[in-house]
Amino acid sequence: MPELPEVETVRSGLSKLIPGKKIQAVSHDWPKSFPNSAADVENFLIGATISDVRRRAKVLMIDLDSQYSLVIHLKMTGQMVFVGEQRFGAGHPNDSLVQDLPDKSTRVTLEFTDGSKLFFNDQRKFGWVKLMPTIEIPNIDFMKKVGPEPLSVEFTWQTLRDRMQRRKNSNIKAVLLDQTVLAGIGNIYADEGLWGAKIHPTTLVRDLKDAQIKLLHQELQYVLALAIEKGGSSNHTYVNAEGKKGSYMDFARVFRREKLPCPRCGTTIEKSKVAGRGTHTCPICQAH
DNA sequence: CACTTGACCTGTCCGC
DNA sequence: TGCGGACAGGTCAAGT
Repeated sequence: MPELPEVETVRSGLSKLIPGKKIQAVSHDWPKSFPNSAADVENFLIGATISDVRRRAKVLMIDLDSQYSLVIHLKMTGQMVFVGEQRFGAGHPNDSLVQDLPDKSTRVTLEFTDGSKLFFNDQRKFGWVKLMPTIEIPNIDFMKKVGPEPLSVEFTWQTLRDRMQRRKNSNIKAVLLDQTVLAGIGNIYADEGLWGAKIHPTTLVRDLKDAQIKLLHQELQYVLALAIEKGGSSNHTYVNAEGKKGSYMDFARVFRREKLPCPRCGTTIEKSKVAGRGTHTCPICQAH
């Protein structure tokens, strides 16, 4: 899925496109993707106007003037794509989208009163769009437990060090992926940040020196900010709110670069499995 | 509690 | 060409 930079790219795109739009109709084809009662939909979604688009960790929130919000998790393959202009068909020079919508991955369609539409697409059906009172969002278990935003001013290297201590017997990669330690890191930016800090993903947290944690903190902020600037990373499933791909993968140093040279030392990058996830490392730069 | 593994889904790729 | 298995940017419920 989209990690923090991808979700932030979607948020910023949507925030320019949908506030002020009034919802006229909604359709959905998979209950787990849209687990909301017909009564709530009728009373708090249909006829409501979008007031704001926010993000916390990897969660998107579309606030409505009904005091309800759509809380959205894209998980592995979710997309939020807005279609507002006349369609010419994917691939047509006048069409910016890379896909025709809706398609077989479309789970939820919101139709606005001006005829524009917002599609929630999700090939693997792990993601969801939940309608709930805006004021209840902070009470969701995930929101109560999730760690600090890594690009916030209060996220210092000491904060990272202290929050990781609870999991000092785990490997650093598993801990970076733990959303209760810090928010928003996933498989791509864990690998990229660890390469930047020259730390092997299987290193136990208890063995990390302060200098390494300080560098890791700096590298995580660097890759996340760079990725946001580049519009996120794209595989075949990720697109932004306008249906366009991000370009961070052009800048990736290790992620999905197995068998290619390390940009720092030229050694062939290896792929292994750490914390149950495909993991990319330079065996020299990130030696134990 | 901390930690690991499997489950949730569909689609694609790779080896036989 | 078909088939089986591994794998894909996440999280949660179980198990030890």
